[in-house]
Amino acid sequence: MGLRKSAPKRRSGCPLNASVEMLGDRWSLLIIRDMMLLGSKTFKEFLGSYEHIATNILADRLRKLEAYGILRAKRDPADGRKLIYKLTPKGIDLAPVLTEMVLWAGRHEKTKNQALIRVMQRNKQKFLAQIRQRWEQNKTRMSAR
Amino acid sequence: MGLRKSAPKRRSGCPLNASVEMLGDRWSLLIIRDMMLLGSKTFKEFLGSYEHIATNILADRLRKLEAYGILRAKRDPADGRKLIYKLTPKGIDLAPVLTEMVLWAGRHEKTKNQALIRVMQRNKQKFLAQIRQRWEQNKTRMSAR
DNA sequence: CGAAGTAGCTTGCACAATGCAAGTGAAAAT
DNA sequence: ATTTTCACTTGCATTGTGCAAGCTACTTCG
Repeated sequence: MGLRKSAPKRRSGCPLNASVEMLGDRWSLLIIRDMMLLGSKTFKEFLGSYEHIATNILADRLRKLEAYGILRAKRDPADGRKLIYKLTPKGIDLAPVLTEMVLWAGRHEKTKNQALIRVMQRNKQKFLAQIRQRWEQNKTRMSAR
Repeated sequence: MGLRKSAPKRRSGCPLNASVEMLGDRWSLLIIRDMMLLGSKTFKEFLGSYEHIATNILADRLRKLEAYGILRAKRDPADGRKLIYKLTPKGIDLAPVLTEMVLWAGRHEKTKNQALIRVMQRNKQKFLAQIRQRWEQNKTRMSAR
């Protein structure tokens, strides 16, 4: 264990490849979705998701996403066992990517959550602004829900 | 090998999960990038990409992407050895997803191809329209380049 | 025509990633 | 003090990935 290698060495300098190397697996984007849309912020909350990620995979992905600067973990001052995970500016900036992926699937696959898809379709900019606004609120005070 | 199971069974009905199950790996989106931006259309051309995909992985991904309806393979009438791979409407419709992933990496990572990023930033809609236009041209006649 | 080359794979095998169940240690609740 | 909760870690079986080599159908060259 211990320190990471300083430069993990990319396969190429292509920006799409950079995104794929950080996000191209079966779990990372779902974790980010839960943080962005459901407001999940603890290990337990991520485990509660529909897709049932294994604990070792979740721990690994949270570590990697933190190393990439997409999220940050802080100890909960009210409960010393808990870690609070929060999206960084880089993380919340993935909202357009997630949105386009949801819209694409909505156009070409039979999926649930048609209500969300419709909200995104009707006014994408407004939707993205709301996501960002909610995230900024949680910077100062705890979740409104 | 034989027939695929009729329904591969999704982990959840979430539209993002559908996208992740089809595209969430280290190669699929890069193959689609090569088709969309470089006009790659044969096995050989895909192998020539910077990231050096292995032949067995490439064959597997092309098969899966075809099964998902993202691309289609046709025998080249001029050379019976060649297969010509083409994006379907569902495939070309991934352009906004790729674009947002490129833009995100461009904003937060040091990458090459800044020229492409600048074109996308200046006028996203125009860029997307051009991608689609080039794809529609290739429907009737061969690549302009 | 036959020999050589090309395109698109498949196979074998080593290694890495994933998934499940069970266990651990620190903090909190009772 | 004991039990419960939280965030993991460990062990192990299964699955996916990556490399090198081989294979087969088709084309080209002489």
